[in-house]
Amino acid sequence: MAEKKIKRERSSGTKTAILELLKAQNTALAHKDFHNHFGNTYDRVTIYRALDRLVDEGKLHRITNLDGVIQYALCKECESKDQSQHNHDHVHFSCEKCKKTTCMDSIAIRINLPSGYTVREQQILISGVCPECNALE
Amino acid sequence: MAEKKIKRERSSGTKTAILELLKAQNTALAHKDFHNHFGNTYDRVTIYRALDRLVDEGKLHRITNLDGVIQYALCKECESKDQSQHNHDHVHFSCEKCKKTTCMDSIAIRINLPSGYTVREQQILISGVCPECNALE
DNA sequence: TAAGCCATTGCAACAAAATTACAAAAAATC
DNA sequence: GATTTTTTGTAATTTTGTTGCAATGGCTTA
Repeated sequence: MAEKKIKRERSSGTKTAILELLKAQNTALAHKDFHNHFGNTYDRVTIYRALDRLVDEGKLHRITNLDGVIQYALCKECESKDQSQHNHDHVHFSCEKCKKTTCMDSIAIRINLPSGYTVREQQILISGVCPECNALE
Repeated sequence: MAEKKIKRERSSGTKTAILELLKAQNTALAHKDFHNHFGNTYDRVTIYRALDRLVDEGKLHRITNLDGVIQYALCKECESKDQSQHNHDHVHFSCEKCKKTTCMDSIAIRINLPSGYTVREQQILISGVCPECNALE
């Protein structure tokens, strides 16, 4: 049985930089994006690790894009202290043109599976063209 | 506008081997799985390319797992000649324990987005524990 | 059936993305 | 301020995916 290692949460430059960048943009970002932004300030490996920790701490959630690139988005509903409330049933949208991935918090769906299945996590990703890019045509 | 290159479809050892392995197992498989199975018979690169072609030909579809690993599954409803019928609205399930990813063809959902959005592709992935693994407890 | 076209394959080289180990620096606690 | 534990940087390594090129082989057509 894999025991979850309890780590004390600690502030760090990398983590705050990541969170602030995500608050400034309002799209999900990939490791590469963070690396481009402050690759001179923080090491690649450091960014990987900080992202992992932020996910563990429940501050970020992962979105896996269709091409397999993992992006990180702020948890909003997740601010709630109650971890049992913590879920990511909302839909994610990924625009083919501007490449931005966003959380559609207003659209949350819970899919029911036949009995026998235990559901732990669900991810709905829709790709297409976002309203902004559609308007540019 | 990027014109789709028309390639004539042709039979090949790699492609038939891939399709047969997928029919034998009934789970989706990743490049690594194929490589493990017949890595001595077919080159790594050849497998990559054969998988791409099978997707182009509409015989396989891609499933992106939560960890970013892309898996390939047989298209069933897709046997239909009518390409406009070709869709992958069904739900995918990925088991945390046995690591198998399966298509749940019986559960198909079409999510509607607010006007302004163009939907091109949708992927629903649920991870948890499958009935077989749950029964083993 | 032979000729020719073009998809497929293997190999080698390359590029990109992710992981690990270890030692040094920084935060939090006492 | 000293101790503890997390965080960080560096370097090395592994894994994953891509590209170019020459050779092979499936398919069509003459």
